[in-house]
Amino acid sequence: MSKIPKPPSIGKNVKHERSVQKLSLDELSTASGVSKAMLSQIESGKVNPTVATMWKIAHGLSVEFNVLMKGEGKKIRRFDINRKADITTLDADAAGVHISVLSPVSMAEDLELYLLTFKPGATLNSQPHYPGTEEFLTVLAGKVKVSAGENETILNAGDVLVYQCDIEHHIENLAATESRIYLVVRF
Amino acid sequence: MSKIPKPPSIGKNVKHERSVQKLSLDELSTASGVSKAMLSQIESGKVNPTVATMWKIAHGLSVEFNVLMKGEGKKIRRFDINRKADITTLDADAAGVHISVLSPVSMAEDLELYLLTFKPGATLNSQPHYPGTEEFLTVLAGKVKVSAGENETILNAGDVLVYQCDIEHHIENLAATESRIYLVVRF
DNA sequence: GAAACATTTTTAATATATTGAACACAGTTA
DNA sequence: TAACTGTGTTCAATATATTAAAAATGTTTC
Repeated sequence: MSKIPKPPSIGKNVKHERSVQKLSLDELSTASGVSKAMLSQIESGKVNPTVATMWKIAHGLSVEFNVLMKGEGKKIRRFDINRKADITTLDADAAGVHISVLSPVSMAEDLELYLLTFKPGATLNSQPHYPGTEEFLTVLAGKVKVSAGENETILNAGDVLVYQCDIEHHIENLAATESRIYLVVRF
Repeated sequence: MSKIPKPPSIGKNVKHERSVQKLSLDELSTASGVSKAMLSQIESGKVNPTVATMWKIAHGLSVEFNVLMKGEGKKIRRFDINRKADITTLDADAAGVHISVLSPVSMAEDLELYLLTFKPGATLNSQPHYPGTEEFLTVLAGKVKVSAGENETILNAGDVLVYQCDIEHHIENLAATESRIYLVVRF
């Protein structure tokens, strides 16, 4: 009924990571707590390892679990141009805030790019995003006050702020001129 | 030697996803190809499932594999400020290109942010990055020519380009003035 | 109430993931 | 040559993940 989705070859990934870090099977075995016999069989693709063991291996390699689960990946080499005229823009409910959604629709699902323009005194109130979401905020011009939960700070042009935004957060323009912000949201 | 990293409770995640989609064990069993007995034991945390079975379950639930691997997650809510004065800057070998590394060191490993400034006529040649790497390029000001492999395009202020950079790529400033580029690199 | 059904849990048997030890294969060193 | 490393691979034994079928637990219907 359903076509086979995609079987990942975790063995290749483990072997690659291990060779990059120049570790022997013995070393990785002691570092991860998985027998070197297992490691050998996993790398040669003779077994379907348990998530628990893969977890231990990922820890032993000190890499994210997902790294070892990489599928074949996209073959096509993308080169997508998104012209200024085609970029969707919108004005926040609170007047004085202009938002450009830079991310093309075809883009990766877990990353979004925005360019924000604040008129003097303008404020943007954002509802909590999905849990685990992080925002990377760069002030290109002006001066703004950012608050998320109990945290709050004032940023000038050139400053960068990283914060989790799975909580209500606010951005307020303190400059007498327009403030511009580059915003990267990762889910 | 090494402190326990974090054991994820995948059972909870599977049960949650299944209840959200209002599926019975039988339905998910036929949809995923995993016996309902397995599903029951996985949800009650009595077994350490194989990655292969978890993969099938993820497909049956039509969710990303990672979704079912959600650990307890980071408790601490980050709010890291990186002041302009603290941001590391460097000049490329080719004169006329100034690079600001916006990403704080404490930042996620799979994401990097750069702010590039090109003097008139300046060019930046980049060696291939790690396979699968993608760059999200936003032209803040000026006019540049970007080429990656056989692809090439000219971008003006406000344009956005998404391309894979696991290949040699070049950025050249065509404007008579300085060009500024915001660059997001994801691994 | 019980009969009929849907859903989840447990049971017993099988398949296989995991392990420690033995093995094979290099590259030193003497 | 042999002895001694370090490397990765197979071997038999054990632990356990996985399954089909049965038992248990609701949930509806008459």
